[in-house]
Amino acid sequence: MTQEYILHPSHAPRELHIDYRKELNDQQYAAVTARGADGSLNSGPMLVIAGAGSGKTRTLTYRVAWLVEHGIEPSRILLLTFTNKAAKEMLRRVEGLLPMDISQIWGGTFHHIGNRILRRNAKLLGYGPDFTILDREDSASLLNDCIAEAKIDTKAERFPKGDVLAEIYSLAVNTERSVERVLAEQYDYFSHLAGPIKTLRDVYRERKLKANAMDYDDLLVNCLRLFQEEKEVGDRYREQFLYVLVDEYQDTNKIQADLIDAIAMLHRNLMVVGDDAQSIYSWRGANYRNILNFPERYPSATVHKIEVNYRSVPAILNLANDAIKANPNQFAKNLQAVRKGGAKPWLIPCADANQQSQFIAQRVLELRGEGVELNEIAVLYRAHFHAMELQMELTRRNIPYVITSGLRFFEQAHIKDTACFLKIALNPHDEMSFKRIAKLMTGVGAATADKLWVKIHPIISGLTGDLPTSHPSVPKKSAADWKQIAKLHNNLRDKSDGDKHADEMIEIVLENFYSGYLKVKYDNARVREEDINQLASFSLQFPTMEEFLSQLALLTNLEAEDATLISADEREFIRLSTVHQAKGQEWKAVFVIGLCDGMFPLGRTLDNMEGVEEERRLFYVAVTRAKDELYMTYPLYRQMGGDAGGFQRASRFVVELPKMHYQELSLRNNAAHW
DNA sequence: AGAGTGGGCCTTTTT
DNA sequence: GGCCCACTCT
Repeated sequence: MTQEYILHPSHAPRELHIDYRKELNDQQYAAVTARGADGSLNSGPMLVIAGAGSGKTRTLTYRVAWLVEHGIEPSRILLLTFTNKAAKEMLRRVEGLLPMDISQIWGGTFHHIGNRILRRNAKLLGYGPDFTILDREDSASLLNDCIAEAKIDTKAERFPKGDVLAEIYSLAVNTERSVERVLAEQYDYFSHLAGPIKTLRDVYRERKLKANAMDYDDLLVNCLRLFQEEKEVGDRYREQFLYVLVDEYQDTNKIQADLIDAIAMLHRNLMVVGDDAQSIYSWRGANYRNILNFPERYPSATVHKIEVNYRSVPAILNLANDAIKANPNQFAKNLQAVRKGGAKPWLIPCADANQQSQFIAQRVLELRGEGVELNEIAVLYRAHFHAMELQMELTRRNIPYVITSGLRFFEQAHIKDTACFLKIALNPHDEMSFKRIAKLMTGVGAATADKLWVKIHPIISGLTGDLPTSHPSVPKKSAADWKQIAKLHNNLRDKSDGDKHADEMIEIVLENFYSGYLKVKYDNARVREEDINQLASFSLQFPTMEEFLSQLALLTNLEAEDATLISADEREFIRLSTVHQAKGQEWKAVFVIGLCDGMFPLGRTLDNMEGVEEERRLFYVAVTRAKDELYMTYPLYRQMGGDAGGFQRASRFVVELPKMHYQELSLRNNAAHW
């Protein structure tokens, strides 16, 4: 491999701003300051196995700072993270460490980086630079259109719906398997439909291209295509990214791993950081073998282990260490606690979900009394509906809580409606947005929306892009709505006063149509209008329309929440969250609830060993979120239809724990206290 | 062709 | 509780 690109002559030693030796432990220091065998900054491939609470973020942050301090241009560093929040947080911390400007560092999720690269090069793939991003709902509904168009008789034989198809295609993309294989391995009951399912995929692809739209997976696929097929562009980025750092590597899937390899293959300064014990996204195609086999894929890789835990008291950490032991495939590690003291975790069998809820509510109040802030308390569970009873109990007792919910802020109907007005103004080929808006008109459903698109599309993709205020294809009943919408659309596109900013456009949408629509349609119109105003102010932070709209599609709920909700109300609250969404976070007191077989591990994950192992990793993630106190609870009885109801057994993950790790609390005997 | 209503179904995790 | 579907009315 030629190294003639490498531009960092060894500088004469100079004053560093950070005392790395002092601020890092030995293991972190070794990873942060790693150099190549020749002593140069070309460290080559590195695998950093960082256990829970071991300062993984700190290590990455300092590594970036170290590189910059040693003369690496920020623009030549690529930092890939699982969420944008993580990227932002790390860059913010680097900024705090160094006096220089590091805004040129490329940081974000795979989808974001893909998006960023594609915006500049989409033309090579037949897309315009202002392509629309389809979220999962958009993809599913476009697929439903394709099914309808293909005239598949969905009644004669049960044919998968758009959302299921989207899932199948997505798995195929993310794991780089053929549709047939995905069907055979995960959807065998649809195997006989492989033919039409594959045909539909082609139709779907064409429709996306025509609409100048990419779904989530396209952001990865097309980016990879760019690197593999467009040598010139690929080489430019390969050349640019002298250092590639990847966070949460255990959760990457095949296509992401390939993308990383494709980007880093020139300079090979690839540092991947992760913890195989915390790989919990296999259902999304993640493959923890990416991290396990990294040393084989990169034989020259150096391996660093970071095993000092700063987060949890020893009793919690010991429990966690033993909890994960039953998994056969993992890097051996032994996390060591820095902290001292602390209480043993509790195991609390409860009569049923109501008693479980009462216990938690009660204990939360006591913790509050002991001076633990509500913000330092979290309740974690396997699936959202496990927390239903708890939500009711907390509400009854006026204990404030927030849920990192399944529904994202940006997925709510009124937010998406508003965004569609902006999208169609920007991308006149955006069929999905047009139809969504059309269906807002009274008297227009799917059929009429289809018809309108056929008639109207040539007009808006024409020279001016303006809409006539009346049109023969518009039903009489909808004429008034149409007039408003047409004027509104033309107004949004009007550039006589210069380009409009997103917030300005949102205001126009509200004032000229949508506010009125909300009032008629929803009983909580005011709340929704307020949401849309929030959206407008949120848009202010983005310099361009494309960036704002991309963010809407790509932000996770956690990030959305930070951006919009927290500022609204600074109150204290406990956090209710799935284990998945709790990843990377920590609280003083953590309750893990619903720990019976069938809930956690969740029933249908148990058909195979891999499934059980992933559930165990999930349990490991859950317990390692706790700093000081850990409560594990489960109901002995569940009232439910079907075979999941009735008397419950404690989770196998609890049963397999040596008893020395916890103290069992019987609620009956302690009723007076708890 | 659309909108509104009632009954039966099912509840994982998400960029 | 929420979603989907079938049914009925306009």
